[in-house]
Amino acid sequence: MAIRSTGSSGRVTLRTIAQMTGLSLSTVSLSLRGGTTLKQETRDKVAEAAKALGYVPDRAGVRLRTGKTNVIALVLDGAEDSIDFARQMIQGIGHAIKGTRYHLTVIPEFERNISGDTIRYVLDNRTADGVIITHTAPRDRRVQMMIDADFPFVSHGRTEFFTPHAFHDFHSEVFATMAVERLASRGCKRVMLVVGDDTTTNHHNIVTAFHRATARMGLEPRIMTGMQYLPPTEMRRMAIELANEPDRPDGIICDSEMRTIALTGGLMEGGLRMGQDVHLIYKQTSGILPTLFPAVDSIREDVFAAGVELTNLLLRRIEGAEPETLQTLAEPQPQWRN
Amino acid sequence: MAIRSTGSSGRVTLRTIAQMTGLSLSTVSLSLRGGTTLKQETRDKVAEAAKALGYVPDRAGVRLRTGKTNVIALVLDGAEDSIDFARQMIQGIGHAIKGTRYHLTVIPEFERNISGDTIRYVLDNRTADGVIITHTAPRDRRVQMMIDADFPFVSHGRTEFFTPHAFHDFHSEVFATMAVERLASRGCKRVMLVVGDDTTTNHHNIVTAFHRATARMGLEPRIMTGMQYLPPTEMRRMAIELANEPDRPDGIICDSEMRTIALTGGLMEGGLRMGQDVHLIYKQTSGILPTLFPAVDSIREDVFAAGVELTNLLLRRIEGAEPETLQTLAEPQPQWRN
DNA sequence: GAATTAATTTGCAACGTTGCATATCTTGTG
DNA sequence: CACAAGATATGCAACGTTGCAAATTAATTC
Repeated sequence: MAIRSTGSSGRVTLRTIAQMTGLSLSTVSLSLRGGTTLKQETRDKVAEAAKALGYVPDRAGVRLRTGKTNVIALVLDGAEDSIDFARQMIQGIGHAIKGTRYHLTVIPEFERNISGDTIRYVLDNRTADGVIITHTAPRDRRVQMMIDADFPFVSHGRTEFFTPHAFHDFHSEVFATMAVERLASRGCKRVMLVVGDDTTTNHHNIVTAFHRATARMGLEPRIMTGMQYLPPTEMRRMAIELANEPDRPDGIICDSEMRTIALTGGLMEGGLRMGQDVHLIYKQTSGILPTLFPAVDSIREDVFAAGVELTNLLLRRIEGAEPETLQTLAEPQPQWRN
Repeated sequence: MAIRSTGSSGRVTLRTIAQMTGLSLSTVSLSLRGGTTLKQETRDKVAEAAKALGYVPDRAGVRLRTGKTNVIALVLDGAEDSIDFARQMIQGIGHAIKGTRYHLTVIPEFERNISGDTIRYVLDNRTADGVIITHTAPRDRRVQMMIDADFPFVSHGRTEFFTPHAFHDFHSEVFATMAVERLASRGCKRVMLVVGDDTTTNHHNIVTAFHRATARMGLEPRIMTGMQYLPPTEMRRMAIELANEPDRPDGIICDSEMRTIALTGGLMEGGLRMGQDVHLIYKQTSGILPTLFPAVDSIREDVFAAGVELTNLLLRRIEGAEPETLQTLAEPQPQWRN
């Protein structure tokens, strides 16, 4: 029982508890981690002391010894497409890790194609126990890297990889189908899909489902795509032109809230009355558009819930669950306004 | 020169470099931290090896030994007032720490009054080297705690404390004054200030400046305040009523983008034409409203820049700079639309 | 009551780093 | 050429934790 000098610094460590209880460091450590070989009496004594002293294991100590960081990292895409996405995602993650040992570190990403470096860094330096990525591409490099390294991660979005991995995704196919059907039921004939970032798996899923649905319903489809870098003002200008086309669409589906706003602004300025001359359905993630235009139909993606789910999946993955058991889809929530 | 077994694991540590160069652990460590007592030749040798091997100091090791976490924490308020606030703030911080050793951890906050616990946790467990807080109150408990603990932090917002502390703030007084003057120049007579969270220092500053400016310009002031918990739909409803009041204001100033949206929606539904029947000026933080209503005046707060500045101040504070030298204001950027 | 066996507890080393006190090597001096 | 004085380099201990081998204590058997 050779316990070193008191240390006497403020911090409560295993040693403090050891001294308090007269037990050895190892015993205290073991006990706190629920060592079943210990006498019940000692376990109680340790637990009690730990509680009384407010002991919290030192992260650096644990991390150094075990390699466990108790950190999950969110790679945050810079895009502004889904308004309020970052905030809700973070709140969701925060909600899910509340009460656990985990902390959240956020790695903001500026350019999309730089992502590889970010992941490489995390992988090389074991700077987190798991990673959450968003805006996943069909053959996402980041996903490939983490699969190869057998590193725990979960993606917001699916991929085309053969090896299964954990993901949670918005069910875009259902979104597109629902939207087309709704427009058809409103009597629309010429429906247009305005869809952004074409590098994303989601993009592909939406387009495919859109084609299928319009064909089935006998509608005339039209697609406006690949405009992830188009500034909103440009988008708005295009919408004004669109409003004046002779054969303009009478139904529009938009998967980005930001673009929906530009679109709406432009169409209205072009003289169209929303919900009369033209019907619009958009993917809603924030409370903004409903506040402004309560009458416009939308289909909601609950980003907060996605954050919670992604985190839960990731934590299970970190604990060793098989990837194929960690794949979920979120059902789109139609918000028909009348 | 007793270097232990190779370890041979993948990770590059000081020991790897020591073995490579034939120097001792201490020498390598010292050299990497710029020990001037070392021969130039050795320093070069070490630097070279470190670079070749891609050495990155182990965070856990450093943290355990020195107590330095190389982490800054952002306490993220749950409010949705300023649209896109979280994302831009995080991007700003990310931009500022790029190239440094620092990581960003985000601590989402759900209830405002719980904040104390969050800070207490960080303080007790030394879980970051410094903290950024937002939505600061005049006698903010969190600020008090960190001042008392002499812990590095910076607040987005000022306080009334006597002891100086680092802050960066939007110059709300100028905002209010500018806005009032602009409305006056547009011929407005009855101006109303719609302002949210009354727990905030900002709130106080705006209200004071508003009163002063309206008095000076001979305008009839009116204030709608303390509506931080009013849901947007309610706000919208109030705006409709407002539009129908006989003595309704002909100029409105709003400090929250979210409320501006509710307000605009309601006023328009109430039959008013923006920019004609009523003039509006709002504090703009996102690209949303300009996209939708390019003709509405606003005054911009650059949240990204705020994130950068807050971080720079914090890093200087962590390095020991005096708080009184770390206090800056951001000038409001008027965006007059015609 | 001695010898086993089972039940508890503990010492030691290690994770990667740094700071200090000491050791080793060069020079220059008398 | 012995020796002090600088110039360089190193060993050691410690930060807080955990896992394992080994030690101690208690219970059982004959």
